[in-house]
Amino acid sequence: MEAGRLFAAQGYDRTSVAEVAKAVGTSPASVFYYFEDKASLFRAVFERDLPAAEALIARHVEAPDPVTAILDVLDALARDAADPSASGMLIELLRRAGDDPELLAVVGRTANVLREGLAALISRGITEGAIDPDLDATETAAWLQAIVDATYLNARPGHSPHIELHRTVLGYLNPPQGRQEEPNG
Amino acid sequence: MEAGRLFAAQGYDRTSVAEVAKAVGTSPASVFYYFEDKASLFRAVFERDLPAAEALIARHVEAPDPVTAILDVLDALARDAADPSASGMLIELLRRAGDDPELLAVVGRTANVLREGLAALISRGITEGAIDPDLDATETAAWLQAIVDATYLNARPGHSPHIELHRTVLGYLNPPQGRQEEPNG
DNA sequence: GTCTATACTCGGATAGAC
DNA sequence: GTCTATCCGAGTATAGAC
Repeated sequence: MEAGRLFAAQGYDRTSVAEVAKAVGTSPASVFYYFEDKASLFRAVFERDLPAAEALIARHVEAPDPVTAILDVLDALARDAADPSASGMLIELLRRAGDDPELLAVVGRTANVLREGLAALISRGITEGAIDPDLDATETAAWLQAIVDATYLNARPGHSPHIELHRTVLGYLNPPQGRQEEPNG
Repeated sequence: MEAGRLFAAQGYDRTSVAEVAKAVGTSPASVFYYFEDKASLFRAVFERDLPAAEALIARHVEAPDPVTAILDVLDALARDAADPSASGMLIELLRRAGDDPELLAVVGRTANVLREGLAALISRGITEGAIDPDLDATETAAWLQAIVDATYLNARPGHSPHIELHRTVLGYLNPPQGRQEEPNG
């Protein structure tokens, strides 16, 4: 999707359909033949995220160690955070989601899949004694998603967010004394 | 600043100068008499943030307990995070900063003041043994700022991020075993 | 200093030929 | 299905009266 790069680099409003058409080697009219309007062209960029999110969760939900699985999922979500244009895309997404209810629904579905998957892993971590039982699984999952967003905001070329991300997540999930070796009596 | 509310609610591009003029009870021409162009009108909203940031840091930099001071500063910065329009404003800011170098400079100065203030508190916390000495003060300060920004992006009306924020920061800063009572031999 | 009126540009979307 | 040509609205910024 070439349009995605342009939207990320320049923003939605400052990227004309003519520009996108040119980048793809066609005319504006042809773009409007395939997409109802400019908004739906933008949405298309995010529609591929849902199956990717489902696959990601499916790949980790049965992992032996839930905490490791959580870190792996978050790493995957933060993978693009080193790319500064990915940060631009996140911002455009947040911005457009307020104006385009259909876009909100699209990204909402993806976010729900991720949140529920993470929440399931958190619940299991609590059961196994590796995660503080005082935490609410769903609320915590939402917070971890926000932390991933923070890695995008902190994006600097060449700087990998993995270290901060891991330390942050482990520090947040761990039971008070950092103790995690006693499932139950 | 009435313009700020409109920019926050609708975004920069979707807010016309005519709209701002109407809200203030004047004409577009008068707005352009006081502001060079639309971009400088937007910048004006953020110019007041620098003195506020300086005052905030000055108020806490000498506090007896650096970790408490850090939490207080971050709480102040995250105070508006429950207000969805503040979230909109941050998004517009991030978005516009990429297009307007002068705006980038304006907010850069404010961010630097905050980062340096936080870094000073972190350094002191390390010296006093309350914060993990393996952390780099400046990098950590930048990361904490990113986490605060993330609380804005994740804003839900009525939900204050204080609890998550505190737990996250304490979990991140604490020395490995949660031990913090031995400054040095 | 503030207004009305408007010049000018740009971009989304469409018409209609091929 | 893809093109060229174009309509149309919107919005920044300015001219010039008062």
